[in-house]
Amino acid sequence: MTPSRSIGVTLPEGAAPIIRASLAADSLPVARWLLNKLVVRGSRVGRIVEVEAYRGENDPASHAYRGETPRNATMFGPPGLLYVYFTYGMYWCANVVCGDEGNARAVLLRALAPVAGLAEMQAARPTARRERDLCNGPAKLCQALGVRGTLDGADLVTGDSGIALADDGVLPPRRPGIGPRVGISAGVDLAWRFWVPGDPNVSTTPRVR
DNA sequence: CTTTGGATCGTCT
DNA sequence: GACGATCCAAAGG
Repeated sequence: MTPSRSIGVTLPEGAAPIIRASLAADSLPVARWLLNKLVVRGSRVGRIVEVEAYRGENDPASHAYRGETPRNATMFGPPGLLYVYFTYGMYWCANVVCGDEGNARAVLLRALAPVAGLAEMQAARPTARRERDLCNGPAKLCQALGVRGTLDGADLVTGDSGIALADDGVLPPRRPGIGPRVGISAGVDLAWRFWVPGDPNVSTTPRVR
């Protein structure tokens, strides 16, 4: 066995770091590729089961549509960064920046399947009654993992800020669920939301059959 | 199960 | 001054 190179978080048994080149592609293929990858945050681990692609300045639903601002600056950075934004006056949401630097492509993490650190997740989300309520929404998973604005710009490849992506060999679904993105008012005709079919942690809002 | 409305504040018009 | 890449509790079926 070749030991994996060490990164800034302790990876679960059998999981390896990801390489940055995996994220240096458009947000549509990267979104599908991210399904079933792991998010590692201290002892808390979740498997990505639902995502949405955003396509920078070409995408009317993207925060980057009207160009770079202090808020969205991380989206314009290199692939592998975490873009964290504050919304509705009280919630944080997290994206994986992908594509080439300056393109502002990103993939919104919409739901995780809890894998480890469930007690910590529950403590961070007292209102969750069932296990599938811990991470079945973009702001819920940030609460469960303790992701806040201080992690905006964190490098998910090196894990230097205490959060990283990892791959334990579970492949993305051959045929993901595909449907329109949630909670947007422009670009609603585009089917840029992807999920792991049948996973109980997929967010329940607008489901396409 | 579904629908509805309130909470709450940074960002950009 | 309006509007969110949301969540939750409450009320109705």
